Amino acid sequence: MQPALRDPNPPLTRSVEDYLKAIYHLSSQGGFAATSDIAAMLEVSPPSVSGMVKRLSETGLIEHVPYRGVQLTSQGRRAALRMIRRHRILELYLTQHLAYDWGGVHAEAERLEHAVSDELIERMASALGQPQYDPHGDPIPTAAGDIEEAELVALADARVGAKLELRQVGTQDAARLRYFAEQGLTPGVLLTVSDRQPFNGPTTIALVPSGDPRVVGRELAQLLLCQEIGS
Amino acid sequence: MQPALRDPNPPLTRSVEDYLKAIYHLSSQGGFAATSDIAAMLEVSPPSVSGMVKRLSETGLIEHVPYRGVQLTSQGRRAALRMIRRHRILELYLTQHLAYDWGGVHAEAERLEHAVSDELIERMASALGQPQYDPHGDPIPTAAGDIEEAELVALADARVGAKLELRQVGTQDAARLRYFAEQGLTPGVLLTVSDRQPFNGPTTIALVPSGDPRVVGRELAQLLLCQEIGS
DNA sequence: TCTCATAATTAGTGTAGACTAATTCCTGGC
DNA sequence: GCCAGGAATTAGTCTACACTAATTATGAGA
Repeated sequence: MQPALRDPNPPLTRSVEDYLKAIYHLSSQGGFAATSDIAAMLEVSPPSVSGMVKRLSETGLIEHVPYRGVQLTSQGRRAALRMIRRHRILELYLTQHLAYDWGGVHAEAERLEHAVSDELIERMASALGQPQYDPHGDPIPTAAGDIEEAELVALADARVGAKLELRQVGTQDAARLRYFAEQGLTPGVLLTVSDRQPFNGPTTIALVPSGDPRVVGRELAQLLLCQEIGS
Repeated sequence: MQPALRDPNPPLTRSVEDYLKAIYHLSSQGGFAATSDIAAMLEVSPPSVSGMVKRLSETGLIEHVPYRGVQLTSQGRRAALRMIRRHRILELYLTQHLAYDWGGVHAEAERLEHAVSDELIERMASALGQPQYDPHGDPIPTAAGDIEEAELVALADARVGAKLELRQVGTQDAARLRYFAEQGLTPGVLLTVSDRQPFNGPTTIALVPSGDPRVVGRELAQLLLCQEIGS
């Protein structure tokens, strides 16, 4: 018998899945993810990233332009979106059904997303009623791999007078997340922008429908990603 | 700065956790688990087991008597029971809350048990009301690491006339599990032994309280582990 | 256009854990 | 008491993935 050919379609390892997710997030804005940014996001050394990048481009999951950066291929993008779906459904399930708090689910989901089966994810999705957004307001990709690309503005950049729906909170920092929750600033809330101080000053908003005012400093206002409400 | 000493208490790896569980199961009857039995249970080669055994005994999780076998130390036993608690709570949670069927949970729990946090396990245990038995009727160790050691007889060995509670089903084979479920033979049911044919023949039982009869061949009767009911 | 700081890559190691092939130990049967 | 066959172990490889140290490419400013 021959010495067993390598499996042409091995399942992805944990590491590979993490790299793909990181690259997805980093290249969602600009076209390329830089080696050093990937290294920082995953807390590994840049040479480790170079090594993994080589392996991933050999297996066709990413496109590598030396000294420039990497991009996902459509195959890589599919795999990344699958992980993101898993992550977001897990976060939602844990908060809704097991009383996890908004700030504490991330680490748990981060480990589970590599271990759950597709079947379990779909059962959770059913139990949740096929949700479209996770607890942070981020859109959940469909099982087929489609994801809604929302046009979001940071609160810090929204025009005074605009009516907005808070859609995403752009941080995983537990302290900031808790603070936002205390202030009633969770995804889904409606608000209007009532004022902004000059020279990078704070933004004042009014919650809808209560009318309660909130003053949000620039740093935090940049984390609150909102969608403008038509009419 | 010094070249960073090795972490004296590294978290256990997936493999290590699997070996400890296997050794626990294999040594629960006789005192020692044999290399080849561990290899068969984990589907790895005997030399792989030898290698792992060396590492595990160096870290104090097992006791190795060369050419004899291995036993868990109290530290190893604690770690093994922790995994078994995780596994059994996961199986129960998946069947109760996510509509998994009795035969299909094992593989899912097998992967998840390595990824969940202690916190999640305890939340699931709470959601289940601090259960004592898993869907197969196996006792769930406590968080402190205690486990009930039941005195169980295989149905095949029970004396005619005995009144029994079915407590465990000693297989993970999905087809057999499904068959037992169809026959109403699930953990918790009560039954009396009405007859046994000689020469390793089948055992006839009556379900309690319905009185429905069942005839169980020897092979299957050995898998049905029962506890004798007093009085 | 040249230079230099920074980013990226290569070179070389280490560890966990699997494998096959070769060897050694134990024990049951004669 | 010896010996064969099976169980266990050692020897030697391989892969994935991390690391540090050394090297090279890139692009911004003088």
